Amino acid sequence: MESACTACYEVAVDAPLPHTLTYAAPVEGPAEIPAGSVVRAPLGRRQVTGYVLGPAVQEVRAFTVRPLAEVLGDAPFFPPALIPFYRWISGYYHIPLGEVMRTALPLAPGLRTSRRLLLNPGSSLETILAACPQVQSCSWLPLLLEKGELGPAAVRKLWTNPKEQRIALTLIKAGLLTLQSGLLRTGEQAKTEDVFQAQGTLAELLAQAQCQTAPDSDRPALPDLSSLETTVPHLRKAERRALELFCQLAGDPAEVSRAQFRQVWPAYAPACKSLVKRGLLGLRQRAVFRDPFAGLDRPKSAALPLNPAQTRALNAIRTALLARTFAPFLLFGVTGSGKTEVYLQAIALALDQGQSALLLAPEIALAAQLEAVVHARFGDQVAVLHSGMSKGERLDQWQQVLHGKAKVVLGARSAVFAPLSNLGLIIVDEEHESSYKQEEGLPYQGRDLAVLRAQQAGCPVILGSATPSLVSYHHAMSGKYRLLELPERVNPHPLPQVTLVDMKQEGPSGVRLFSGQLLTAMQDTLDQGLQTLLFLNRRGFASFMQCQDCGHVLECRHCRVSLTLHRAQKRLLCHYCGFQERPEILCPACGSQRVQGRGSGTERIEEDIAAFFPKARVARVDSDSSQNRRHLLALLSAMRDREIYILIGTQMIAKGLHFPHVALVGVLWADAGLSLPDFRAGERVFAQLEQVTGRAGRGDIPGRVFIQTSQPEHYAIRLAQRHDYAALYTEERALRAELAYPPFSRLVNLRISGRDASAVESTAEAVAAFARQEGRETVVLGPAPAPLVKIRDRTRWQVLLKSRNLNALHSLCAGLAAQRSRLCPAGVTMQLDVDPESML
DNA sequence: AGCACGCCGACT
DNA sequence: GTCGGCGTGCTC
Repeated sequence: MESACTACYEVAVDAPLPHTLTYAAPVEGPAEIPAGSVVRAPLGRRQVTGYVLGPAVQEVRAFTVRPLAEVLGDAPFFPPALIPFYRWISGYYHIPLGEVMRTALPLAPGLRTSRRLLLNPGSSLETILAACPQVQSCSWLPLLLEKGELGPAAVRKLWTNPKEQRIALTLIKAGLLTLQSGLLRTGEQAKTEDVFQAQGTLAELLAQAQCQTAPDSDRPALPDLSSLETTVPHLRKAERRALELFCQLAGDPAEVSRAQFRQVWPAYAPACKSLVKRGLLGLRQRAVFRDPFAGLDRPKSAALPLNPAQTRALNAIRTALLARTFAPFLLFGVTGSGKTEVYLQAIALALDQGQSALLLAPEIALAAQLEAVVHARFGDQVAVLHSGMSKGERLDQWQQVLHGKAKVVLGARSAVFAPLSNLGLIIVDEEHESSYKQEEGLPYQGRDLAVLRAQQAGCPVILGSATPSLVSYHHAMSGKYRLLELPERVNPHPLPQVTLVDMKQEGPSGVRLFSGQLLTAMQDTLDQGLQTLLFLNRRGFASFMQCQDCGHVLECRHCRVSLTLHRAQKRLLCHYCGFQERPEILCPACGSQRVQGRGSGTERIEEDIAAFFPKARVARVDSDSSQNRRHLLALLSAMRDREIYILIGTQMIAKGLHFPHVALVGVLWADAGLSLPDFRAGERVFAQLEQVTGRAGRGDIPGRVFIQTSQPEHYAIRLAQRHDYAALYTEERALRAELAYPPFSRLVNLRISGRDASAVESTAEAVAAFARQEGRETVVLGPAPAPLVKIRDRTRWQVLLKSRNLNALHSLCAGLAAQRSRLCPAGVTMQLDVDPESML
């Protein structure tokens, strides 16, 4: 069966292997497999998903080439042009190529190994107990006996417990059970629907009618059904009605779905059935394109006139676009300066060139807002890709893009992998947002990958922001990126006046959350019938629970994190693992009953504000209150309609929302982010304050902003008051240069974690020692426990690598990845976080 | 990652 | 003597 290959393929398999593998074509099936195909490949004694990269390079081989098991799907699933992109990511982030591709192609018609455990005929409780008495303690035994098998989910759970796994294997060896290593296809199939199509005489009649146009409309004439009677006699009344409806509803091709029929005639089914029998109608399955814009009749919007700065920016982009070369731009424009219009017109230019365009937004909520605008401009050329959609919808959109039917893709960071060909332009909106960085799984930076993709595609890329990331702005200053500035707001409303309130002078910290100044301003605003927004980046009622007698702070049982009191839900909640506990709890340290909530969150603020302003309508928006999307939308529209006067929320409400009657914005605790152990804290706080500030005075009313802080002298807060990005850059740049942080160096964070705290610690020490020994021109910081040292019962340590020499850093990382199994004992994992954004 | 192979300690 | 712990190494 296994033979020297005639046609061999290079395949990346979904396993952590350092190299790609070579396979022959399947024994049965197509002789030639195009690059971009997804396959099932044998690997050892199991089968895994594989991605066909192309023909294998012929060489002398020391291994037997095995044939692929199956080609999945009937066409390539990813564009081969993206293979160098995947390879680069694999090399840069030190992730096996197969895993990169699994991340890039989450909807591929893949498979996950799944197992069923079957009870063999003749096995009984007695024989099982005789073979392995310990099985009595297994909770799955009754289910197995009752149903005769355990399904994939139950087996997966069983397999996580080594003892139970051992018991199951014993029973298998004894011949009482069978492990069916079946494969479960998890790839979503495109949704289909039944459609009726014209056949026989009806098809002929319709075809004739298509040629004639009805006198007073542009629709084709309806065929004369009476002539049917000659070939198909004795049409019943219902059948005649069904035919008439069919002719009216049918378009080109002549097809009508069950849903269409049902809409106009709920009892259509029997008549259609008999017409199928008579051979006038045929029934087939048609793929449904789930239109995310369905039901929205958005008028197409025309391009708006541009101001001089916008025109300059667009001209620069046009030149690069026409040259069809890689050109990175940083579009630096204050809030309201019209960046979006520049994006839209740049996209239109790319489309005019017959090219496609990719537009990335930092998160789903912002993508949804852009979606409305982009769809209004480009209609059904737009595809949307983000994780907020159902798998089926995303697969539909993927296919539309893959087959070139959609030429504009809008999405969150994972859309950087969209299968666009002939890419003419990439845009990254709000490029400074940290949500472009994926922290879980493959930790990639979507913005950086967008720049790389543009480089490989040979097209311009626009990074847009009102508060660019320091690194991007640095590149603009050094000439690596070209800076395009939009210094003026489109509507001539000045940026709001910002007042800093020193909370150190407002009484002991932690006692007061509202300064007198802010309360007075809120009262003024209410008196004028205008609205106030209050920001606090802390959910819940109390941020921690403390014993009044011994000072002990309650912690989550699974994380080294304090529990937050959520009073409405009557729960103590862990924000990191979701663990819940009842609030009526005795101090675990001393048994005291006097455990009290300390530190106010948004929920508490809402209550306090309602007490301060009993007549004003107050509402709160955070991830607790807005789990129900309808509720969130209702709140936002109530805000727009001025039914709510004071809105309290986390950063969530600072992004992209436009409320023209907000005259006052209050930031309750601006320095909250400054205490984080993060060298980017300064630029983050500045960006957040700028964004929040931009919510005030968007209509004709001049806005006011109060920033409450106990560090009014901190440069990020001081400069946010003046909206002075240039000064922030100068200040921050000097700090980074001094400490050799990015952009003056590159970082890799080695994250070591596991359930056994001491094994994690010793591994971290071994890893750090290895890095110190092997690293050239690299500073090794640590090992140190992570700031959040335990999450979900896993202890976390880290070792930070810092180097000015990218090559040296990467060869060290390659060494670490190669030695991973030697450095990490069982149960301890090491993740390489290249260019880390969060070191928590 | 899985999965097999192989080498040592504590049980019938 | 075997069972079962997990370190080591391979997968086209």
